[in-house]
Amino acid sequence: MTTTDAFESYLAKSNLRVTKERQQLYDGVRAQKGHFTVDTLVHRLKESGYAISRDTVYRNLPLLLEAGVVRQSFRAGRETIYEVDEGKPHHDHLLCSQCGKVEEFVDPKIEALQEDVARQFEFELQHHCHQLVGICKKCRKS
Amino acid sequence: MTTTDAFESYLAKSNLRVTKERQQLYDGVRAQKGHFTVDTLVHRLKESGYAISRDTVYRNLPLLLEAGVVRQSFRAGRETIYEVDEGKPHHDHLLCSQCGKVEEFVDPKIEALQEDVARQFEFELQHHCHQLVGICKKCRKS
DNA sequence: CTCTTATTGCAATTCAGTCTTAATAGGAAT
DNA sequence: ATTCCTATTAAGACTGAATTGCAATAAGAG
Ligand SMILES: [Mn+2]
Ligand SMILES: [Mn+2]
Ligand SMILES: [Zn+2]
Ligand SMILES: [Zn+2]
Repeated sequence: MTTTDAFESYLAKSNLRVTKERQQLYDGVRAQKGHFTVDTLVHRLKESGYAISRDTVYRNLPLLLEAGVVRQSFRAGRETIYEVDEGKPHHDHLLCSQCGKVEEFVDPKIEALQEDVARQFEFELQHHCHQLVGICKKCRKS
Repeated sequence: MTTTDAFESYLAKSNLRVTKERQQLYDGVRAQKGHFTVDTLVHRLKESGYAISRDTVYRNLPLLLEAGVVRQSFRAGRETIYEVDEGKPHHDHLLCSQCGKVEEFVDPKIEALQEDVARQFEFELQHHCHQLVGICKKCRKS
């Protein structure tokens, strides 16, 4: 009983091969809770017995993005932070500059106003990146 | 007649030395129009006869930011984009993913809603970074 | 099973940004 | 003006995320 998962469908559609590494990568990525970097992902994959090289992860990231499996979440320093995309609705982020805490938010009014701005400048909006940076309640008390 | 400029005041206040490099950096930075990267800044400084090393620029950037001379504008790929801060009011950016065109916008309603979101999560908002990415009118026609 | 070629792992490379260090120069004290 | 302390500089080595070249491997069509 082969699992016909979303990623395999995408690979088939794109005439790409279904390799052991890609299957394990798909499984491993979907097991991630919350936000993660490529390096932490590689480590966790190794811990799960999936020995996939860092390069293979990087090379397959564009596919995972395109297939809607992961999403580029935001950037912390020089690193790109990812998160699982499948099923999870769009949202933006609120970061604590002291402890690094990450909160997620969606504001339909902001979303709509962004569309208005794009229309005003005659841009066809593709995506946006919106981060609020501040100090969380806990950090403010110290 | 020594020019008592904003940066020199900041340096004095912070017990930092006024060097030839810092003066030239201040002049050079304020001469920049629009958005720029550290490397283009270094090149332009060199062209203006100011031979300031890349390292000195990087070492003084935190001071220029703190003094309110420059502002971290946004990130394009791996590079950080800067722009002159003095006198220029806050705004966010709209980028064309095809040609790299940059537009600036401010939406008071979005600004206010951001404060609401921060309040809701009990964050004290420090700053935010908001970029809209899309395709500009010109690029859509090709 | 055979053969073509996409995919992999490894090592080398890029690139923005940082760090080390020896030499230089700001500027306070004399 | 001269001395002296130390902040600051330039050059080059270094870092860490991400990319690329290449030889070996394996997917999967025939
Ligand atoms: Mn998220
Ligand atoms: Mn701007
Ligand atoms: Zn915090
Ligand atoms: Zn364009």
